[in-house]
Amino acid sequence: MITIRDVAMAAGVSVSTVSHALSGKRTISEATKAKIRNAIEELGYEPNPNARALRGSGSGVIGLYAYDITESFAASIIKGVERVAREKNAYLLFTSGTEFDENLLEGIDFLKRRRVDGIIIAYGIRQPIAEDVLASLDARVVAVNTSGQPRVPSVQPDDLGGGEIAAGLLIAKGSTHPLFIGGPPSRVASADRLAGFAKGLQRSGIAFYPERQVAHGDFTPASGASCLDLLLDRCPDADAVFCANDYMAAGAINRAGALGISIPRDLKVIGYDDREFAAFWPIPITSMALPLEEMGATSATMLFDRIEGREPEPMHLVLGARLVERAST
Amino acid sequence: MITIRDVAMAAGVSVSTVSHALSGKRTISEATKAKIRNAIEELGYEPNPNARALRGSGSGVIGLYAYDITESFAASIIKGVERVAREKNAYLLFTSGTEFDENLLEGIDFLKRRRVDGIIIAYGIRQPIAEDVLASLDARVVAVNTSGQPRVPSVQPDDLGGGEIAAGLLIAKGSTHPLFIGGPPSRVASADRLAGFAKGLQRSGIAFYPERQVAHGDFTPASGASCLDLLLDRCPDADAVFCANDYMAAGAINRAGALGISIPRDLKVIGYDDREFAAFWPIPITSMALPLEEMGATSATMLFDRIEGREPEPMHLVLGARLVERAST
DNA sequence: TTGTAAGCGTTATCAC
DNA sequence: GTGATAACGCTTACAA
Repeated sequence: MITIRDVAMAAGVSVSTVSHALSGKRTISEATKAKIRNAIEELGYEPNPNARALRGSGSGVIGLYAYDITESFAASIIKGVERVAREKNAYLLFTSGTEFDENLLEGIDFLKRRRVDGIIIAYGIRQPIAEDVLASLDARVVAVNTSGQPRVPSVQPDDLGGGEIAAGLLIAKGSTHPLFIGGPPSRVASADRLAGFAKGLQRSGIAFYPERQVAHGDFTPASGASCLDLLLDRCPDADAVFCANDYMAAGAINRAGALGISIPRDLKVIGYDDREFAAFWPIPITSMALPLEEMGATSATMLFDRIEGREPEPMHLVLGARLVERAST
Repeated sequence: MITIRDVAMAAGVSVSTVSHALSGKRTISEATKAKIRNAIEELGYEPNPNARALRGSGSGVIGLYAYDITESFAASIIKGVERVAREKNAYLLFTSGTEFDENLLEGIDFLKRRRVDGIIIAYGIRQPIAEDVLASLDARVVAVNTSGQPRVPSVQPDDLGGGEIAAGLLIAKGSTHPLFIGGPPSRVASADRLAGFAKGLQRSGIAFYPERQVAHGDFTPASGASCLDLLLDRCPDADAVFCANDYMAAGAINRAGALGISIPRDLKVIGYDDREFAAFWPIPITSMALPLEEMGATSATMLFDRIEGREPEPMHLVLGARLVERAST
């Protein structure tokens, strides 16, 4: 292993000169700079990050806790995080919740033990940060997919706005009796998407009676199908359905097909999340794409702000969803 | 920051005693052990991993290079790797190819600079390790999803065996005129699946003429559809089709539906990879599930073998695929 | 069974 | 502009 001393020897200067040449923290004559560059090149010197971290000034590693990497959302978020980390020349230490039985506190602790410079917590489903977790977090943490809470900077998708956009599209397509198929009412994303949808309809003066036109499934295709049955029973004159995710939209489309309902002529369907399969479903599904990579990248930027002593501005960022129109509408 | 010295002070012993108590590398009296435990507990001491890494004996971090984390295969492989890493109390430094313009050499270098104890390379699509890469790799590397090459331990899925299983299933279901829709012929996975399929058919004495019964798409749903058209044209009496991946199977099923062909009655369809959507496709798709998590876990085990100075046994592991039967057959 | 002390490779504080 | 040198927190001979 080749060290800074070797470089100093080869260049005929002292270690401190080499160190300073590397960091640029003091003025070095062009001549010595060149000698040092040559020596480094020749020897193939690479500074030892462990020694650097030991001496002080951060380790150049950030920790990422993702609830379930297997969930495709996590992957896209990580991709965004990594992009920014690369720009900052930082490394990404990865941990997933599944390995800690979803015990976030323990996972965070694991990362802290490694002396990471900061931590990004990517929640699998939108939720507030638990009290005990909140208490244990210090300044170098950013949360993704949570609600804006004091102290911890956060990035979240604009589910409310997404719902509104969906409403706008259906209205533009001529719908006057739209339905909504949601996930469990307790799920923030589903609730927000519904709220935005209702708001969008109201603004255009479209009547919307949640007690009749809304049903709640469990985000699975099967529940999308059964909810559609239920709703069509209650509202035979329905002409569109907004589903809180693509799985339920897929199920609803299947069901409609089985019932002989023509899509999009008789029923327009719009999903959410823009899952991969939406693009090539037998009837390709119009959907709302989440700004996942952007969420990851933004959270990383915020984290580096904090690491470098700046306050992220704003502290809580809400990123818009993007409408992807396909055959189902 | 609380150090080993603080613990030593508090416990009234020397630092080396504390160090040895922690590592268990020499016998310490129960009494002092207890004192040390108490001090650690009380002070909340956590050993500094950077100092440890600096002094010697590994950093406790392994690097994982995945071509594209956004590809769902990568996520499952990572999950397997992480499980084993946790058992070994090691950390995972993550890097994806997309951040290095798929320049594997550069990505590997990035990880090496961080002084990781070892590296797992997870290829996105099955391929041999490039010559230049091979040359740059040292002993502490394991490759996933490649072919068995000397020097570098590897883990790969048994695409050949998977093809045979697919043939066996179709035969069991009474097929006598099966078709094959492959990806680009140059793709190892597709070629192996076809070879296994042909082998399985031959063993049961089913006639199979590749020049007529095989078509090559590009792994997309659209190509699955067009290949089916082509093949049905050539073989109107076909009663089954094995597709080299689920995307093409999905496209083929769509197309068959449009042509009024009843699945599975008139045409049995089997895909490969067991993608998420296969389970809830309008006609759920029979598929071959890849042993992804197992591949990840095994590669990690092999890597730790090497790190700890043992030779992995065997050097090249081929893991079987699992048949998942659904409505399409 | 325990303690002393010499590094590991850097950076930063002095001094020149 | 440049050099010594003392830390950083830990492990591990070597002594006792």
